[in-house]
Amino acid sequence: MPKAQNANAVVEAVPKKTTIREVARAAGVGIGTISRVLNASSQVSRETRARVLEAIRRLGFRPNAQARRILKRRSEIVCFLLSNRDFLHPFHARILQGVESYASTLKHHVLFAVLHYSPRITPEKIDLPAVLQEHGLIDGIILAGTIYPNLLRRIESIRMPFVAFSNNVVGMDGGQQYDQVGFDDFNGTLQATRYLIEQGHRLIDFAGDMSFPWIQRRFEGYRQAMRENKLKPISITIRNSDGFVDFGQKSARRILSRPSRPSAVVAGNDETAYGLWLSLRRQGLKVPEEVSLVGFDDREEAVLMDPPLSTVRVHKEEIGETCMKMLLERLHHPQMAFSQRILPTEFVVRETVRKL
Amino acid sequence: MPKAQNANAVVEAVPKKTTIREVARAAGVGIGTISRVLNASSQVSRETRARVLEAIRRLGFRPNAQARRILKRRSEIVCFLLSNRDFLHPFHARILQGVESYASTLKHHVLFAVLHYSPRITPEKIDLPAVLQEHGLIDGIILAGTIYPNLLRRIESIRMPFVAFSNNVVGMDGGQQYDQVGFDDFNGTLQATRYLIEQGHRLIDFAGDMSFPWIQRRFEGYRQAMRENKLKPISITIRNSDGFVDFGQKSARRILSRPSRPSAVVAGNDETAYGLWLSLRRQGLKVPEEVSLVGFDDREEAVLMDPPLSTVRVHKEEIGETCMKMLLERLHHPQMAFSQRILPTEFVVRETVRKL
DNA sequence: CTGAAAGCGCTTACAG
DNA sequence: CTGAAAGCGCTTACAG
Repeated sequence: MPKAQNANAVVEAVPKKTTIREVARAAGVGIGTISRVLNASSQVSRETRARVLEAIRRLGFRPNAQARRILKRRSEIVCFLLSNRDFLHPFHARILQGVESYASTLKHHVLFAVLHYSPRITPEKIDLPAVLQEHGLIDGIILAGTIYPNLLRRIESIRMPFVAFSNNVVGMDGGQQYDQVGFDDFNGTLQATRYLIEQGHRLIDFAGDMSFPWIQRRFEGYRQAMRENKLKPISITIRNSDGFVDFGQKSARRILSRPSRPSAVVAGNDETAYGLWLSLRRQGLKVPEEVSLVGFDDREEAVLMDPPLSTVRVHKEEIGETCMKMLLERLHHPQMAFSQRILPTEFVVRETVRKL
Repeated sequence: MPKAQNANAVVEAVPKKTTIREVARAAGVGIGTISRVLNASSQVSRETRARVLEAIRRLGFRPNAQARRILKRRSEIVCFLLSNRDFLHPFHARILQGVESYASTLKHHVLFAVLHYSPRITPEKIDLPAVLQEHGLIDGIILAGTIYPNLLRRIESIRMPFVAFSNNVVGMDGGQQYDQVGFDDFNGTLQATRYLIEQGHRLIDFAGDMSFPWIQRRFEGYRQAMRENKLKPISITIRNSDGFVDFGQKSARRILSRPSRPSAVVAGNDETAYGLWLSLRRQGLKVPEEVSLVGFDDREEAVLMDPPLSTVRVHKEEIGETCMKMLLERLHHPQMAFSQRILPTEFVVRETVRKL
């Protein structure tokens, strides 16, 4: 195709190779001046600037970002580190989006990295992604996914500023010193359960896998609501469930095998709620006519369920945004005291709760 | 907390500040030697290397990645650009994971960027993310999301190597010259439909929003299977649907309003299949007893449906991996002819098809 | 306002 | 094997 060849030949010098020195020569000025117009520096005469701009355009020059960064002592790149998730769960995907969205408004960039590690090995044994082993490429880290104490130790050891999305932190004693952003598990179920009670429910079970600390916190919210209304909290325990959906399905069977059936169930999360719903439906029990149901997380699928699931909404993008914001503060004020932000959740009424 | 203060004071020099020159002085060698042991260069005596390593360890030195990259003329960072998706759809999230996973095995990094643009503006008007405007930070681009011709033009204009995930390319005439990776829409529905026919189905409808070219291709696969069996292809047309799920729901109503009901429906994707399933169930029609159903994409939810959805599996991680692989080839062989890879899909039999 | 020079933190021939 | 020097592509005081 000689035509395509010609088209290529017409093209101006490949930008990659044009350097600031060539532009300087073409414009008949020093390299410092080029740099000054590039950085919109104050003092450059109108005509010099015009001449430089023209040369830049003509040569298709784009400054080398790495070279600038090394002088700036800051890369304006942060690493979003997703740990121990087999695939990018929609929940975390949206946090990532939130991070990126806020970062880009500030001309910052987000590097995506993944880490798989065992909670049981010593911190030094954790093999961090290459980007965290070098220095200069990224300014800081946003830690998402499931976070065990050994990972936290490991990250601290590389002395890189970081902010953790803390809801999935497992096995910490609470007195931790690091920047963190989370959402309010406790108040989420507290609100949801209060709503059920307002609707006239009295026999309300909680179904959630409490081996996860965040589910445990949700249980506490449920328990609080029950207690303040002098109701008896009942938690369904399932051993050996295969994931949250399965936990829900097994919970439904457990409920049905009991003599007295609850009029409502608070699920530890939407997946468990889905499992409950599936299994109840199979046994011929209608939601909400015979059993009311609320979830937690407000995943995309919640609104698609039939009927749409009443659940606790978590603002995922806002979490990401807040993480990024906090990391930036940390970068600008390294000595600042550690802070923790708990973002509010919101109970969303849809159609899985019946008024008694 | 004087204790914490002390703990901090004990800490060795902050790595950020340690430079190769200080290490050289500490080890009593030239900076070139430090660089050589850093790069595992051949000729450094055992004892010199040991001394250097010790100094590096003692000072907590980590080389500045930016400085290395500028010399290497390659950043080993690629940009995953997600265009026109409001949130990171699980499908694309898994492609991203595939990209990252393959990249990390080769010590490459992935920068995540998002772009929103109108298909109708001219290419020059598309405001690319900052990372694509500079040069030197990334080596190339993996283009995902919905890709219209103007975006393709725009990307070409910045003369940065790229590979496109091509299934969501819209409005191209086919004769495009760029590297692309896709999966086989046509053969996916071809197989799915053949399977239905093998199971004894004769009246099979297709329900999918053909304003999307990829759904159109899936329709063609369905049509091919129908034709080779002398069956009449019937496509359900819905105007003004509000998303794929809604399209499915409206399709179900359409089907039920007709005198002769199909025994099976091929859906344009899993979401449409879900909509069909929801609506059929509400009308009291059981899947698969009264209507068989197949989807496309094999989203996470497909296996959770009740009964689990028979659908066409797409290997998302493999798509990402292949994109990354192809981009790397392009980087190493800039003059290489453009290539296109179509990855096979796979029909997964679950429980939504009844044998007639 | 602008040029020449020094410098960022590295790598890599060039000598020895 | 190793040091001293030149150089990557920029930015930024320092003079004038």
